[in-house]
Amino acid sequence: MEPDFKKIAENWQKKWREAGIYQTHIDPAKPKYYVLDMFPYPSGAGLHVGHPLGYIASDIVARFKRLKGFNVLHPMGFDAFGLPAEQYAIQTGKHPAETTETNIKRYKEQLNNIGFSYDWNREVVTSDPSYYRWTQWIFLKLFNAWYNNDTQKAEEISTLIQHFEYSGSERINAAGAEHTPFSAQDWNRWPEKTKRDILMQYRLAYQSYATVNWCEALGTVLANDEVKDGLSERGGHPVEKRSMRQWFLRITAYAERLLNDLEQLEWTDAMKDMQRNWIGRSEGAMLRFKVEQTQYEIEVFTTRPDTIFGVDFITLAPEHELLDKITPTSHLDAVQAYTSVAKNRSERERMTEVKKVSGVFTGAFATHPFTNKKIPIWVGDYVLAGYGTGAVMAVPAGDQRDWDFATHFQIPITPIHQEHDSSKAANPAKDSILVNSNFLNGLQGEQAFSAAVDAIEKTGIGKRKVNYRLRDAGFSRQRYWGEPFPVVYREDIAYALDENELPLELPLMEDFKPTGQPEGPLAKATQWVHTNEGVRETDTMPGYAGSSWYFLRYMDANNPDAFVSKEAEAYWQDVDLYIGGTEHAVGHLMYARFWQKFLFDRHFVSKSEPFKKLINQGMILGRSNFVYRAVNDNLFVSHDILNKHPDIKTIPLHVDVNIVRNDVLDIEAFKIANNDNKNARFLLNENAEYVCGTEVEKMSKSKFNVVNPDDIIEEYGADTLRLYEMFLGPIDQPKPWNTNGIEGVYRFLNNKLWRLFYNEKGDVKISDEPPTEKELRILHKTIRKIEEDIERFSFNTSVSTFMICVNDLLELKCSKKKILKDLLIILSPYAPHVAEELWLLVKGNNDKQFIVQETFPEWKMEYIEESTVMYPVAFNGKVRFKIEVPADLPEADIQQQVTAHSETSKWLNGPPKKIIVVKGRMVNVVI
RNA sequence: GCCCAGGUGGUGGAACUGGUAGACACGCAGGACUUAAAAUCCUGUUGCCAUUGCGGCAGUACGGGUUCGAUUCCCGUCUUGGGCACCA
Repeated sequence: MEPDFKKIAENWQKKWREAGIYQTHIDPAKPKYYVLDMFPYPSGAGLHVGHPLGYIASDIVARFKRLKGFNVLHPMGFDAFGLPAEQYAIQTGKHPAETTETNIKRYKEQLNNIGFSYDWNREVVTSDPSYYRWTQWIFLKLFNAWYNNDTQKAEEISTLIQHFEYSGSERINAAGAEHTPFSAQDWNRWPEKTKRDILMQYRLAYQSYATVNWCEALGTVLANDEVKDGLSERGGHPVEKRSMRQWFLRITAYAERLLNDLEQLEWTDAMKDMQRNWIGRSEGAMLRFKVEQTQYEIEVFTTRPDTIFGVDFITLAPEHELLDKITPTSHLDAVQAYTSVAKNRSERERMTEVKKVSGVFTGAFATHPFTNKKIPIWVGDYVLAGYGTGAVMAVPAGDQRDWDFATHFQIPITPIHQEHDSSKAANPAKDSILVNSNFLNGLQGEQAFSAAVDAIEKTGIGKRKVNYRLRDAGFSRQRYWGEPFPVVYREDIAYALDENELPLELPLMEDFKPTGQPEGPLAKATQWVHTNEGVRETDTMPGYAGSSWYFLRYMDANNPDAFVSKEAEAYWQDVDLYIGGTEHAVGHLMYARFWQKFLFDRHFVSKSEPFKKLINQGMILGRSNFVYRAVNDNLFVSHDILNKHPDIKTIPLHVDVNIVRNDVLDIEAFKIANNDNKNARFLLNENAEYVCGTEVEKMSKSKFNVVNPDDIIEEYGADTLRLYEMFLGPIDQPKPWNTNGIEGVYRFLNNKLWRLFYNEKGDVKISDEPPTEKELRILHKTIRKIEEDIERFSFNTSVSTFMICVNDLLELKCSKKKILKDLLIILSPYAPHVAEELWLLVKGNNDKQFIVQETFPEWKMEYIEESTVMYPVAFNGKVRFKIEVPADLPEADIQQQVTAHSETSKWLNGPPKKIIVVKGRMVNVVI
């Protein structure tokens, strides 16, 4: 009798839903555990078989922790704002609100088919006004905050205003601002506009002019990570640089804390490294070079102040603001010709021409601060405007890029390292002994570095400085489908809306296509834009706005009075386990940490890090199948006999993996699939089969290798899918999806496990007999192994363990209730539907209604321990035979037994040098 | 170029702190049941040599090293995947 997994799953999913058993409430009597998945972006394509991998793993942990007595928060929601939805909407002509709703419905259905234990009462959708109201609220908090470097904390903007009113800008150590100092009198006298402009330089959400990635075709500005090789990631349209007024978030204020706090996180080193590289902290010095015959000074950042005496020239970025001011008229034409070309070069060109040296002499000279030597000032595009000060002190003897530049333009190089030939290449090693370096002569490494910085600080030409690669986060998008900014302009000054005016709802627009102008589609909603209060902001927030705090909203998803209640936040605190892909390593995960830290500073949350433990599921790749069609003929040759027909020239073509089984083509299905194939002829192998070729590629429609979880569930059931996805291999490794192996898992459930409960006739065969020692040992070893495996997220080995356990019990013909009950409980996180169904057969009166409400059984050492141990006996590391001895036999006795063993003499010429006994493991005889 | 993670049978993978390499599956081969097929069950399945049995040798990308013992630790090389890349 075969179980109907589909019916079983539907039945239990319905019962769970009706009983509401996955609804979570605050329970101070229980320890909390928060398991979170990176919520999906509901695209029109639906889920493929790769998406649920992480969800299944997290669901297993959630169910396991519940059985272990934890109060588990395991929610799900949707990241519904963003460009793809808008693009999709434009393509289909449907409103994004509508397509988003449809897609979410589809996603929820697919997710529910797999039997996840989500508390859907806590669902969040980032595009829902009841949610983004609080995204806007956090924005207002950021807008009305500044970062105090002295206290290393964000503070309410009012404390800054107060300070200005009493002391002016004196003694303010804040992130960001660059303005001339002013007094309290100045401040109090200034008009509103001036004050607001000054404050804007301090706010954590602020406006500034900056070059952005403007994409003409999409009619919008793109984030750096949305641009690949100078083209838009989506659509591959050209991207150019443009200066626009933008909203920014001052994430750089948190650079040091974002870096340091990585240490306390249980993330993979790869993940932490990516974040470290992104933050890009470097220690060095900021110093100023006087420009001859002008009042200007050029500021440079260097990580190698020790090479200061090797400065042979200075290079400015083409965008450097002093360029026009310091260039003498004699050189102006040449410089301007160069900068206009360099600036207009696209990002793509700059990338591909990395090796090409270009630049021009400005005709100006700077003065070396220590030697008063004349230093020529050049402009070159190897210097980036966005990093440091956009100017470098070029030391060709120590830096390869400077060396390349110097060599190309035949600028003389000052050698500064002992025993190093500067005419061949630069020497970037820090531990070289310095020469030609005045007071640094003979020094090296750290010593030289500090001596140089000390001298720089003493002479007042510069100071020690830590620099970061991290940029402030662009927060403006010229798009329709995003959160509107709760901001109005009066006389071009940005004013925040009052908190009680939130949410500021996105107006319903028929025409939300990009305007093709730098302003967003919202500009077309003229009634909405022009209000009595002022003119609304027409930019919207980027996709990561909503995802930067959604994990907090789950704690108290339906609260109309706060983004999360104090009580809920105090109980759930942070995410214990977060599972998601590495693609969010430096985007989402960085922003979310930043927001959490800000909210922490302002005492809205109690933890400064949101995600304690992070697991990255590896990407599931597609396994494509190919058929080989003869050129100019409708003849297809089986892959395994291709080499027997060298005369037939064939081309490989992708074939839908859903009509291929174990790499054998379903010929009938192939003929129906496509009109061209109707009259196809085949050259089959000796088994009269058509064998397909294979290749591992990304899963995509165009490669016909997409497998839909719904199809797997239809054929094998939800539990088979869950088990098989886990069985595929370690959760964190990328791997190809290959449906070939699924039969084994399916057989395990519908045949082997089932046979423990039912005989061939379909009658229940469970007995009440007491279990034997052997049976208890099998059970308890399994319990221990499953528990260990889940704790270390080794789900694939768990599945094997279940198989071994069931195989062993079948061998013993054990269908004893005492054993089966515990087996079902520990299996239930992996295969919840089947476990519930079989639970009905063994459930007693005192047991819980649902198996998922039961308690995880405790394994007992007394059942696992064996009275005897089988020792493999090795000679010089090669195992030759085995002996069985009592478990508590002393080492000396084991050695004695080995020596006395009849086999031993076979491998020995004389007495052994040594006999090593590894207790409980093995014996090694050293000859 | 730099940083990180990998490389184990025909395939996915196991071996947790150095202790029986290849668990568990897939596939394949042979057998049982069947008129036949499917399903199911049983046996075998790293390679080479020996097969009358006992078996023997090699083997975890490659070359070295440490150790009684190395897939595991160290050094070098090759290679796959991911990230970063004129970051001063």
